[in-house]
Amino acid sequence: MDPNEGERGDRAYHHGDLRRALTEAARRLLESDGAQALSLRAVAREAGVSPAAPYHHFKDKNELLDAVARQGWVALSEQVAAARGEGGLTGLGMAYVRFARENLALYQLMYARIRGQDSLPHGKGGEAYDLIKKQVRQHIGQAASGLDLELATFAFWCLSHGLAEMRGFPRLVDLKSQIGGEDAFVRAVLEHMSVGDGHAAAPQMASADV
Amino acid sequence: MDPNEGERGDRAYHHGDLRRALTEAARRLLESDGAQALSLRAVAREAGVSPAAPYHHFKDKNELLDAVARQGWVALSEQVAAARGEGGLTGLGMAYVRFARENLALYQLMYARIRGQDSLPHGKGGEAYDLIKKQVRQHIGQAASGLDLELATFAFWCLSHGLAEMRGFPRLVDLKSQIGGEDAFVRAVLEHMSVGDGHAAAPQMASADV
DNA sequence: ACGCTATCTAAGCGTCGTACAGATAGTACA
DNA sequence: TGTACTATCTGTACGACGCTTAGATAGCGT
Repeated sequence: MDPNEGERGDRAYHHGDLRRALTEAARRLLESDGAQALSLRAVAREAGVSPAAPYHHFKDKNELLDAVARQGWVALSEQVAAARGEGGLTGLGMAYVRFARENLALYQLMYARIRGQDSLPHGKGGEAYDLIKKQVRQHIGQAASGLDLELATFAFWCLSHGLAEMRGFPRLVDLKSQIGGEDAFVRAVLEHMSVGDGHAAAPQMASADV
Repeated sequence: MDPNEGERGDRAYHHGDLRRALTEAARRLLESDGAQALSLRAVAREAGVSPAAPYHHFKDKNELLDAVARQGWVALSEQVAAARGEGGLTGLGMAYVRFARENLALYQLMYARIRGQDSLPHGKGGEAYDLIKKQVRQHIGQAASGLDLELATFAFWCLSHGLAEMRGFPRLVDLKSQIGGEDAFVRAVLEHMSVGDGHAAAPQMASADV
C-alpha cells in the first residue's frame, strides 16, 4: 500500500538501506537507458550488489517494478497537486501531461504494471485521480449528480492519458503546429471536452445533424 | 506498409509459407498464453521450426511483433468499419472497445509496439482513425472547422482508448453497476464528451455553472 | 543436369530471471 | 562478554531467452 514501504531510513542493513538503493538505481536506469534496459541484474549492478541480493527485499522482479511504479504514482500526484489552483481543471491536466513528458519511461512503467494486475492505483498512489475529481466537481458545479461527476472525471482522465501516450504521434504534428505548439495543443484537447455543460445527465443519441 | 506483406500465398517456401505461419502462431500464443509468453523461440516451436528459422523472414523479434501488430490494426479497422451506420459515432466507439476486450493481449501489443517507435499506424493500419474522423465530421456537421474536426476526433480516440485500457479497473466497478452494466458504461462515457456541440470553436473557460 | 540461392537446422554466445548453499555481520540473550 | 540466531549478501548454477554463424538441403533458372 505505502509506496515507500522500504522508507524506514532508521533501519540500516548490512550495506545500508538496500531496498531504497535498489528502487533509486532502477529509476536512474529507467531515466538513462529506458525501460527495456531495466533488468534485475542491471539494477543490482547499478546498486553495487550481487544479482541475488535483491531477492532479500523483493519477491521477484515484478515486485521491484511495482515499488518503482508506486513511487511514480506518488510523484505524479505531487506534481498534479502542485498545479492546484493555478489553471483550474485544465491546469491539472497539463500538469499530468507534463509529468508524462518529463518521466516518459516511468510513466509507461506505471501503466504497464497496472495492466499486468488489472488494478488502478489506490491509497497514496491514486491521489491524482481524487484531486482531478475534486477539481471536476468544482468545475461542473456541486449540483451535478454523482454519476455525472464520475463520468466526467473518468473522461478527463482518459483525455489526459491519451495526450500523455500519443503526444508524439506523427498524425498530430500538423495539428500541433497549426494550433500553435505543443502546449496549446494539449490545452485545446483538454478544453475541447468542455466537461460539465450539463448534457451528460440526459445523453442524446443524435445520429447526424448540422 | 502492407501489414500482410507476407501474404503472397502463391509463393511457397520449403515448408510452406513460414512467414504467415509464424504470425499466426504468434497470434495463437498471444490469445492462449498472454503477451509475456510470446518469445521468439516459443513462436518457432508453435510453428514447428527451429529457433533460428524466423530470422530468415524477420530481422529480429521486434519485426515479427510489428507484423502481428499491423495485422491487429487491420482487424481493428475492419471491426470498426463493420459497425458503420449502426449506432453512429457511439457505435464506432463501442466497436473499438469491443475489439480491445475480445483481443486484449493483441490490443496491448499494438500500442506497445507503437510506443517503441513513436509512430501511429498509417496506411491500412490507421484506417480506423480515418473512419472515426469521417463519422465525427458527420456528427458535428460539415460546417465545423478542420481544426475542430481534428480535435474532436483525437478526443474521441482518447476516450475509446482509455475505455479499452482501463475497463477493468476496480475504481470503476461501482460506477458500472450503478449505471447498468458494462455496455451502458462504455456508451455513457463515449456520449459524455458529446463532441461537436459547437463549443469547441470558442472554448469556454467557465469555472462553475449548472 | 548443374550451379545458385533461399531456406532451414545445429550448435553456441552472452544475458536474463531465479534458486540454493554457504559466508558474514549485526542482534538478543546467557 | 561470549554465544547462538537470524537477516543479509555472495558465488554458483540452471533453464530459457535473443541472436549469430556454419553447414545441410531443397527448389529454381539456365
